[in-house]
Amino acid sequence: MEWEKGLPSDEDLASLSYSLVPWNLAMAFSITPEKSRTIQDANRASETTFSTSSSTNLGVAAEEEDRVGSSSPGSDSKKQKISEDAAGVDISTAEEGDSGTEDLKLKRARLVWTPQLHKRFVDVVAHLGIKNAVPKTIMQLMNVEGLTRENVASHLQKYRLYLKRMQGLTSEGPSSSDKLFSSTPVPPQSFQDLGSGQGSGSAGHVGVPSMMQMPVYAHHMGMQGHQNHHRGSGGPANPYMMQQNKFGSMASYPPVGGGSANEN
DNA sequence: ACGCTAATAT
DNA sequence: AATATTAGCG
Repeated sequence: MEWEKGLPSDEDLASLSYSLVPWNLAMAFSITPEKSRTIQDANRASETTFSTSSSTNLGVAAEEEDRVGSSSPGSDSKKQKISEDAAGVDISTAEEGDSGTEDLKLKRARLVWTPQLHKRFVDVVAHLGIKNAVPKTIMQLMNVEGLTRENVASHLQKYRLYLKRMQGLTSEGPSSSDKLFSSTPVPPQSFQDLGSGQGSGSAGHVGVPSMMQMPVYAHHMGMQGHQNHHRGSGGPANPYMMQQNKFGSMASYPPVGGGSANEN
């Protein structure tokens, strides 16, 4: 449709995955290829189209209460034409209460797993192999600012369930749900060691079920997301930088060093 | 402290 | 429906 053209092509996004330098190795040489990407890298892929919840909004959804009288109709103010905004991003840590935008420590807004973010996740998981793909490590390697171990753990849990549920139905199309997941190629080794209790008969081995690649992008047509206000005072809890990752042939991307998006 | 699963909460 | 949080265990 319309919005699709604003998005990076599949290949564009795909390029990121391959050719990772053995992380520990990279570390040994103290190469610091990239700064942590903000959750935004992902989101702002499409802007030429909508400004509603997804475009301008970075990956995070803030809880908002727009109780402004009852003038809901005005929703047409902006249409297309939105193109800047780039820098105005903010992860809008849920405000409320007092000091609002305090740094770390306040509850972060719910993380939104955009296709890009998810892809990064999958890439990392794939490169780690089933053994090392644990929340902490994944989180570190993804190097996404503000991403917490819990975020990853939660997503990982779902992801695993998804993979598990996929097996045995080698020829089934993904249910309309699982959009996010079904949109990503299955890392060859992701499973193989999963619970497997399910198999009726053929529990022997796993043959990567090649699932279809639906165009899938999570759009909620519902008008739900709202725009962000900005707190005039202090900036949100994290430094933002957004950048469209344009690595045509980068050789590695591990975080390492300066980054420090999250700590404990 | 971490990780995992299942259940439950928001 | 998507995420987060918690419980209970290894």
